Amino acid sequence: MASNNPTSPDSTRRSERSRRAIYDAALALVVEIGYPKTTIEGIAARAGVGKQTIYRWWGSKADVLLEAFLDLSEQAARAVPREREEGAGREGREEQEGREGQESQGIPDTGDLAADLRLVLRATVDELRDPRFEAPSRALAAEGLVNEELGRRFVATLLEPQLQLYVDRLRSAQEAGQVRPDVDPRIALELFVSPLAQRWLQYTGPITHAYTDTLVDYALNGLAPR
Amino acid sequence: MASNNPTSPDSTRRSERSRRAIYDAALALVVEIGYPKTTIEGIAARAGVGKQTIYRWWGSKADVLLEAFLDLSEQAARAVPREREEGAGREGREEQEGREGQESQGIPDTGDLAADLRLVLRATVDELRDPRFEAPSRALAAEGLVNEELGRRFVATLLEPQLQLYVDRLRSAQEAGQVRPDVDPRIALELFVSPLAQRWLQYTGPITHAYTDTLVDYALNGLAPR
Amino acid sequence: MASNNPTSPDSTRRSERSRRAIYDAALALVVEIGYPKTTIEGIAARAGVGKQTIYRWWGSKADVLLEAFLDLSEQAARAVPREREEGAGREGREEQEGREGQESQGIPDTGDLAADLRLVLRATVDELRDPRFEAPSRALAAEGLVNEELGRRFVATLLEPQLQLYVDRLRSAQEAGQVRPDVDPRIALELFVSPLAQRWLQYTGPITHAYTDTLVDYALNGLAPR
Amino acid sequence: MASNNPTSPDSTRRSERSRRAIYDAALALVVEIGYPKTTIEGIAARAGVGKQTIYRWWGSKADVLLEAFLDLSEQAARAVPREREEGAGREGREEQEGREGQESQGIPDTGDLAADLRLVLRATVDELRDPRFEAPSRALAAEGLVNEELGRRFVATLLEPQLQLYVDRLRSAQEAGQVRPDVDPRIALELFVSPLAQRWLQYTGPITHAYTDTLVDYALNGLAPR
DNA sequence: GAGTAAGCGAGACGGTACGTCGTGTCTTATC
DNA sequence: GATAAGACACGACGTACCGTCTCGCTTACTC
Repeated sequence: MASNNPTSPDSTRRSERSRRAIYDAALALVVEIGYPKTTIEGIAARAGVGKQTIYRWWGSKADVLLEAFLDLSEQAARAVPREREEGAGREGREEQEGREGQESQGIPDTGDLAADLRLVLRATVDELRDPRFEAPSRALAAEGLVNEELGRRFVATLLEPQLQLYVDRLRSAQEAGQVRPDVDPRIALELFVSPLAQRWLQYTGPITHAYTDTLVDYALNGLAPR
Repeated sequence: MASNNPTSPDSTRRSERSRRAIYDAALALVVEIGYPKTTIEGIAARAGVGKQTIYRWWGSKADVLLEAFLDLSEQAARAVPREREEGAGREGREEQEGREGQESQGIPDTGDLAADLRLVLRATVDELRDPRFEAPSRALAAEGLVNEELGRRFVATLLEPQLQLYVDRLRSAQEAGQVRPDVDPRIALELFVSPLAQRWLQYTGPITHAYTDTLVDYALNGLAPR
Repeated sequence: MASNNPTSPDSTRRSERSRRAIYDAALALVVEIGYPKTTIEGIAARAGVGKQTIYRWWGSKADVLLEAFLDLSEQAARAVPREREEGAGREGREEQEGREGQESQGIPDTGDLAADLRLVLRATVDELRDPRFEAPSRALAAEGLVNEELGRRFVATLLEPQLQLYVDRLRSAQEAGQVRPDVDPRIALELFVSPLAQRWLQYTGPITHAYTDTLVDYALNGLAPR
Repeated sequence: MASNNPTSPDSTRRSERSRRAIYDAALALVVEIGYPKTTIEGIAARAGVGKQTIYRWWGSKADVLLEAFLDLSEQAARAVPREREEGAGREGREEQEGREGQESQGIPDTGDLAADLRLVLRATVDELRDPRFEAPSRALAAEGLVNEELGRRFVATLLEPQLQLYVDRLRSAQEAGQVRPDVDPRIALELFVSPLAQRWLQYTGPITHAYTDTLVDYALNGLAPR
């Protein structure tokens, strides 16, 4: 994603140790001092790494953070299946899978669309409060607003895969007759996802379980009286 | 909003000329070279103003831009009523008022909620493409994501007043029986406003009149079959 | 000294109060924080005076300080005669007049040139240690090194009048046959005055009564054996 | 002399090129526009160097100038012996060595103290008129008056070595019976050096060969009649 | 198993912008 | 009309990072 320039460095000789240290430093700094005060020099110093090692492999601090956050997400995702296996057979299964990494695990399909959405959105609300997750995503989102190239990459690699899970679930609901057949799932999901995203990103309102429940209700049943 | 610090400067002595020049320079630079490359030194130089004059009255470049954009919006709003009077009596009235400053003018109330919303959202779509408007709002939104204090000010002074117009229109529709009486208008409006906002800000999808029409349909009638 | 510009201000309306306050502030600041950190703004603030009042009457902070110091010297000189009258008739007369302001009072003439010079130089040594005197003179001397116009004014108004006293005393000694008749007193005085000045100004050596006594000896009797 | 701060930079990596360019720029600016108008930014710009490169290695513009001038003196001193060899055997030898760098070359010892001193002081008078030499020394002297630390460094590194040459010559004269055995050479030299220094630095009188000849006469033979 | 070339840590470098301070000019209101 | 107050355009301050560069050092891969 960031290499393969003309005279690109030889990635087979790349130091795994440094890469990990850079990821860790970048994420930690964004959490601790915020994105604007996080500098490449600061990341290098904290990672115990030369600046050039960063410039060799990435093009900007946003690039570094995007990869670092991607890596964090993958780690988290890889961690969940194990939990799921370990926890198999016991009560509260959905609760469990909701809490962390539900995104890449798919949305539960109990046959009751409204219930499934409420569950997933409640889990998302909880997740949005984890600063280890919040600080970097806000930072990347902010950078993306003003830097279209990065913004599109952020959406493509992080956001869209999540949204696809909603598309799948909605399509399944459509087959089950719970959603109008003429509805485009990619648009439909925005009715509940975007309001939550906006409230979170722009502080336009409080984020609670009640709120997301309401969103699901309004979106499924419509604002107009039946 | 930005003065009244301890030992604050005497605002009666303030140079109106400089303030205007700073607003103009800030907006122009954000449009021309982008927010990150816009610097306080650059604004000062372009405005023909000393740096200290900026630091005396504002705390950061985001502060400057927020006020400048606010001022721009007010100017635009003040310009519309005149246009409306001049254009009174002719066809395409709504088109006209939709194009610019429809926000502060209130949402039309023809009795047909769906039609009114479609109209307003189409006008918004058009407006979002004006770079004089787009560049500063993206910049402020981006800054607000990562700087909560500014984010809240951005929302309170720029966003919320716009949203209130939707609240009013939805309440009127409720009274007319076109919206479920148990619906909270402040949440309801997010069903169509937030998706549009997200697509625009985060490049998560194309923005067209067809898209906003669809949003209105889904939101009013719901995703579930009737 | 610094006024009478083209459109010079009307000095009859000048505020005596402000002038005194400016002198006091300038001298105090030079003593307390040093000449380089003394600023016109600082002087104005401390004197409770507008900056323009300083710029109206003086051309630079060196100008202010020069006048302030001149004023201080005159005050000191005016104070001594009174002391002398009060102390008339008692022993230790020379001691007394040596301590302060001996400069403008003339050099004692007891008939013994060597003794008189030793006395006066010892008194000067003592005076050089008073910080109220040292700080401003160093400052003015320093400024004068690098600003010829001010340097010459400094010499003409402050230094040369002092040196003239030595010229007078040496001439008197010449008449008494204690100094070679072919000697130019204006040059001769430099043999003991300049070494002391240089040691003081440039920290090239310690300044003691023994040192000045030695200077007088070497200067009068010569370095070569008799 | 100016490095070895806490967390000092690695002087082995220092750019010789930049150092030379900074010396040249500093000296040139002091000559061209004067010391007070010489700024660190100006030096950096003229040297084609980042400001930080100056701040990394020096603490102030006076520091820079002191080192630059020291370097210039050493260069000059290194240049003279070659000239002397080249010029060996021809007339006007002393004239030659007097003109430049006589200081570090030692004072001639022809056996005639008066003649040797007259020669050296005349050469010094000539040298004091070279603006490449005058501007920086005045500047450093001025700074030293008001900044004791720098003043002492100026004296120790530049002035005192010169004075030591006089001490040596006077001691030799003492051994030859041309100077009173009880005379302290370090003080004695001030009788002719300090007057010249003061006239030069403070514009207290004209500087000519006749003047320095007179100083030598007065100092050696004394003011009192024999 | 020696030679070589790349990545690496470190950090100096030429720059740009920061936010602050002081300059000298100007304007306003007060006396 | 001089004054206290202080806003203003300007320019330098000393600092922080930028992105590039050069220096040994270590670590593979090649011969």
